[in-house]
Amino acid sequence: MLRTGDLKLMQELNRSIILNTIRKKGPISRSDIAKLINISPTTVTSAVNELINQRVVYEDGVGSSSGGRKPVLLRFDPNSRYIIGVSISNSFIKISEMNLEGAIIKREVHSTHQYQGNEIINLILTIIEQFITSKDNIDLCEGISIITPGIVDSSKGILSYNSKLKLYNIALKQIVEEKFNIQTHIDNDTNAFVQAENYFGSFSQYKDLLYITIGDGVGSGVMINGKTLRGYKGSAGELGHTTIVRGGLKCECGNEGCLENYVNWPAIYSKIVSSLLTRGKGTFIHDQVKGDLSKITPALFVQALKEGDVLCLRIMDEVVSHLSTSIINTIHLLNPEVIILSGEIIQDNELFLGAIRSKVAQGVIPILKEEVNIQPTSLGADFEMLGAAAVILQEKFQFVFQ
Amino acid sequence: MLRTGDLKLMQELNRSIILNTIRKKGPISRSDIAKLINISPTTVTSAVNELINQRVVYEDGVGSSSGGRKPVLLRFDPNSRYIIGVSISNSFIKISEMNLEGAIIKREVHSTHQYQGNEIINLILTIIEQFITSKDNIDLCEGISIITPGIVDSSKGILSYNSKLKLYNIALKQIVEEKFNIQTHIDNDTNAFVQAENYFGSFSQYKDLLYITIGDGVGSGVMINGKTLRGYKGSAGELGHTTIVRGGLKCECGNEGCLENYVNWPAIYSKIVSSLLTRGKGTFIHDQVKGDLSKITPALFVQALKEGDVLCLRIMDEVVSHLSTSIINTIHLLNPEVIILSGEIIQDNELFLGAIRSKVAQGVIPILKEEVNIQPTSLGADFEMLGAAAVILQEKFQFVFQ
DNA sequence: CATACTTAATAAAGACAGTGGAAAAACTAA
DNA sequence: TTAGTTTTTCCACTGTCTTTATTAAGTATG
Repeated sequence: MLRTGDLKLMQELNRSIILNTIRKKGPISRSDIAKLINISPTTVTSAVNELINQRVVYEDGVGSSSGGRKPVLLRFDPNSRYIIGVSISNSFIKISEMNLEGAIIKREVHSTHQYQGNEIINLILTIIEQFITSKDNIDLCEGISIITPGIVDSSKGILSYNSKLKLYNIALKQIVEEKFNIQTHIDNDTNAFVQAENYFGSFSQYKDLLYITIGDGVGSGVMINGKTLRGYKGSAGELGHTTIVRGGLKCECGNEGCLENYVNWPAIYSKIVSSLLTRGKGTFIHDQVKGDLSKITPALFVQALKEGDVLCLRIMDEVVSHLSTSIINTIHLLNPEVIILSGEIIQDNELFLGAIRSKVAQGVIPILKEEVNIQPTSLGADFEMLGAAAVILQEKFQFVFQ
Repeated sequence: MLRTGDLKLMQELNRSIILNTIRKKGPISRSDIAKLINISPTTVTSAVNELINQRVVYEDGVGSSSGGRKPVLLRFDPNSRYIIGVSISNSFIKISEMNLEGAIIKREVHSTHQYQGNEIINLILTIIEQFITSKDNIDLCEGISIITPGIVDSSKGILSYNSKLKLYNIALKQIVEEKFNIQTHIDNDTNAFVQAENYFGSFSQYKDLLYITIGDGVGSGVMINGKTLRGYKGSAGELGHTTIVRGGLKCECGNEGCLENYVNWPAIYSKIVSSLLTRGKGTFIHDQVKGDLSKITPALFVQALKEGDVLCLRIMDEVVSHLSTSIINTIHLLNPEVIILSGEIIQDNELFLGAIRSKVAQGVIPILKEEVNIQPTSLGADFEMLGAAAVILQEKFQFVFQ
């Protein structure tokens, strides 16, 4: 139900704004906060006192004077509390303790042992239990954040659908919360990644983002007006299952000509293999592989492109052509401020980015041409953990009314 | 900039909630409002006093007693103020005075005289001037709302792009506000229609809507989380210019295989014509047209479908096939709660709706099949004016913090 | 180095919106 | 007529923000 206004709401709102100001603009003085957000210095003082009491903010020296008393500088303390992030993928369960800036304090990686269904759930619970039993400061845990591929209804905390792990309609949030008595959040992985790009990455100035990751499939996350788009039942963002070829390949999702069937590593891999078999003698990739197909990796593909391997360049053009169709469609439908690409074949691959940029620019409505902004991911190797952290921190630090 | 919390914000918020409660739930007593929104009766009394002072709410008799004092019933007064709506299309400029429920009090329709560019702007200004000069209660005007096809940056009040009328980067909001000194809002027409479906129509319980209108082109509007999606520069919602046929027809937008080229009335019309020329003897539509091509109208097309005309049925199937590709893509990307179709060929056309529903159900990810909800527009003939009203009323009655 | 001027932070007083309890108003039921 | 109920309002109170000092801690300058 709608929240009505009372003094408590007022205070919560102001404290949240002040804390976020310190977090984003710190080190900053009380006086500067007051000027910046246009609030009385008195209010800042009392709010900061409370935040210091909660150990989430601390005083850190003084700034330089501009003709009067030196300002006391305030900083956000990212180590005042911690988060537990859990990333479930098809082969691994990663778990880590992070501070409030997403810095990893402790981490573990476990195999899924190809478990499925209930076994996976039990495995997750065991892993979490072992991870936290040693901790004596469990009261400082801000929450557990679990991310997974598939369809997740994050508001209800239900993992609705993950076909690879055979998980259907699991009330995972409830299960974890009841077992460990720690606030838990569950979300789709790509939704988490787009949040992380916005929260931790170099895209914090944008509010409308499209994130596309290319791996075994094509995943995507959409942020609109600063909020991750979840759709009616939490299944928004399935760009990989939008049709780009009418009457095209039948997809296991039931649809036809889905982007995912044309743009993913297995598709690229098999194109390379079949090209190598039919021709390609003398090309860079042919010389590198020397008949050992296991040497064909995304990294080698990227390297081949850099070496000007015509065979791989041709394959890249096909991929670019398909992907750009989807990107253009999404621009026309949503017009995001930035489109972020990730995945091994995009990693360190300016050639691919340049090709996508020019292909998209060709097809987009002319008035939008100047605005198209396609960038590689700004998250590093720990993007999964950053994703988990981002969804929980976003929730903690973003004051919401409804 | 972010708004901080003070007593004024608190009061504004509560008054807005109370007014909306009366508007939506009225007639309702002060006491029931207090219970419904969980606020103290005292606060309701003082807020209602102010709203009655502003004439936006009035007392309307008493309700029945449930064992004590009879409640005084409060109603929203839709006639306390009025709105001026202006709809600009390729051939007509419609202007009307509406009350706060979108009921039309006075209306005019003007031809655009095929004017373009500056001439159109001057014509609009003249039409508005003549429409309001006679009014002596201009202080009761809540605002002017202008809607138009094309790309509109509604936050800046700029009409960025309307190729048919040759309007580019017109600061229309500013122009109108400076001339008439009345708060003015400008928005894209389909964005306004989706708002109207949500505000006036039968889709008020939904917060994620996709609106598609089929006419000379394909227009669309997207509402996410109760807010119209405008995109970075106000050009979101161009579903008509998303590719559904790779390597398909070159579109004037620069893209290829755009939905709009396969699904619109001119395309259907020319298919009917060419079918009639090659075959079709003895079919319903052939007998009705009798060689007079001007008799081929959307209404006749719909009638022919009802009569089981095989020629038209085949054309419908093609249209349905193309349209459903786009709808499936949008469901997978955005997963709206409801998809609303409008346009003459959808009007009173259950056959078409049924065909779309079953085609979409076939292609959509199985887990979403049950959730797909495709409905015809709930707005009547005055949808343009309702659209104009909706955008301005939404702004007035929806309390926003940022 | 004393004095005047700045700037930062805090304290005290004041303003004001919402709350809770009491009272008034208006009704029902017996 | 009386007791009980429901609606509405009045009034004192609470609590948060703001304004207006006040204190603290600096700089600039003759």
